[in-house]
Amino acid sequence: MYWADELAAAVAGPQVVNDSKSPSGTVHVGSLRGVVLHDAIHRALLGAGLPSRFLYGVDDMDAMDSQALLTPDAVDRYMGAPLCRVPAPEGSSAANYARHFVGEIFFRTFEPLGIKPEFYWVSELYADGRMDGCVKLALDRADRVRSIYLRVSHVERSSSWLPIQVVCENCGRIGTTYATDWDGSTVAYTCKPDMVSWAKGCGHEGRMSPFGGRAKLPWNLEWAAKWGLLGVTIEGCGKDLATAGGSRDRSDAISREVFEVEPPRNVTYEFLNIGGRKMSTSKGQGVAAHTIAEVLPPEQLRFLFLRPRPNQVIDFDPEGDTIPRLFDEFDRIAAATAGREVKGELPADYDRLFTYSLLGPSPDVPAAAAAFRPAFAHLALLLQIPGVSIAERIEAEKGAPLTDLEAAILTERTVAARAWLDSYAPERARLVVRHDAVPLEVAALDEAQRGYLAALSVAAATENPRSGDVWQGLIFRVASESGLASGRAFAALYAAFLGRANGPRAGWLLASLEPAFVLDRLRAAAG
RNA sequence: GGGCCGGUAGCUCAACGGUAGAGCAAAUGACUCUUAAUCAUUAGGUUGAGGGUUCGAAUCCCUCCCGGCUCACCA
Repeated sequence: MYWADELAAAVAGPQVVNDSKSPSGTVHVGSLRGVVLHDAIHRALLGAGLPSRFLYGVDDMDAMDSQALLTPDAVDRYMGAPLCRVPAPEGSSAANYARHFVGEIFFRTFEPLGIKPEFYWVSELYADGRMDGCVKLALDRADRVRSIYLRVSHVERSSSWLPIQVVCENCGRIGTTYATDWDGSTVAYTCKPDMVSWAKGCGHEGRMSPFGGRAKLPWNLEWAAKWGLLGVTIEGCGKDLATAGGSRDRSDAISREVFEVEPPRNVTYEFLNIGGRKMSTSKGQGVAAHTIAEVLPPEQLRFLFLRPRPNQVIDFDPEGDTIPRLFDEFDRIAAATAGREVKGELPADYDRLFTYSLLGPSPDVPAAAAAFRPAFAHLALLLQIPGVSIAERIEAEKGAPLTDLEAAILTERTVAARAWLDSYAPERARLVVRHDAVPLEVAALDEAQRGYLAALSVAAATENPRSGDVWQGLIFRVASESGLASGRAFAALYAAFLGRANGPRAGWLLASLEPAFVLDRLRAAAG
């Protein structure tokens, strides 16, 4: 059974699927895996007849900790402040930085994937008092929290430490404050200049109430608090958090022992590596989510994440054959889902995989499966031949007019193929007509092939072919008259014009070039 | 040091207790119209190593070896 369906079959009753993101980091391709995975789980639950909600929380009470996201003059003022209180970048109409982030990142990368969770803002949970109960419980049971940190993670907190981060009343920072002495309604705190390396506290000392948005729980407690508050039953996390004694273990223990709520079912998911190496945001080429999204349309991107089981590493190398193969595999599975016979073995539950790769919530699977999809590599080739009408060619290959859906797929693929040719496509996928000089590869042609090129130049000079199909007919006729196998005739032409052993349909290629150049080149290559 | 994933044909991977398989690459052949195409045929393997469980192990258990990621400060 497909992994998401298996999960859905293992639970009963109404479900709440939750995912969240701190809006301080950039979204790279790897972080899309979590969202796609939660979306698939949500759809699997609905498909199994279970009521399900899909929530997505924005952790906008987190401290701004990335200088790169701020203008230099804002760094001093806002590093360490809650993201919901950092102004949006210049030119943005968003109310604050966190809102800007969601508008920019979420709507651009998640929404095209057909993912539409119910949003909530963690800052609002605090501001409207819904978190107050958990805040009080955490402070009342601070000793228990400390002992969990020690037992689960071997992290020793000072006996004065409290599980709360207050917003400094003087400078507004949250990342720099240290709170002590909970008296049941207020805590004492200091805004320390040296609390963290990335922000400088103002030195203010005071005493304040931690309720109603004036403070936030530390990460592990906040996570656990959200589970209870929102009734979360399923929430996966990346393997960085799921490690033994790590964040997830800590939050699970806090949920059980401090808030007395059973934590949600976990689905640990592996990362996405680029070419066998981890993605490096700092070195970052081809790493940002939008970069990959340019080359992979939404359905193929979902497919990439949904094909392996969650706990398997995905090694995605955008160079080489990876991208065309991904399209081919998708198309093969679409064909199989439509009931057509396909070559090779199919993954288990390929039809479920295909369904979840389509954009939700309830796609027309039979229509999508039956749709005609031009092979990606073939399309990329056609795109490089001047004067070819893509739509006409593809329609001719299908043998019937394209439906609206098919036309949309073609447009989407055309855009992706262009982006691929501009970025990741290997040299052998790129066609360059060698206008300046006869390619070196011509030297490898034999006498028969040279003779063929000469004969073709003579025939072309007298018959003056203009259109692709007339050229194509001539190419075959002269080959036949010369007693040369057509495959070798084509190889000679590709060598003469492209310096390659193969290429696009030669007739159309020659028809797209200057007639005088074609004749010159045929003669020159014939020797 | 802890955790997770992986090691199967030249390459990418499938099979997850029941005769080791596919795609690509390779070799050979076919082709007068999709040429990164299609079709046919061939070759290619002590499933990282060693033990154990089983009628039967790539698959389950144990011990190693190798590779990758990740955690141990913060979120």
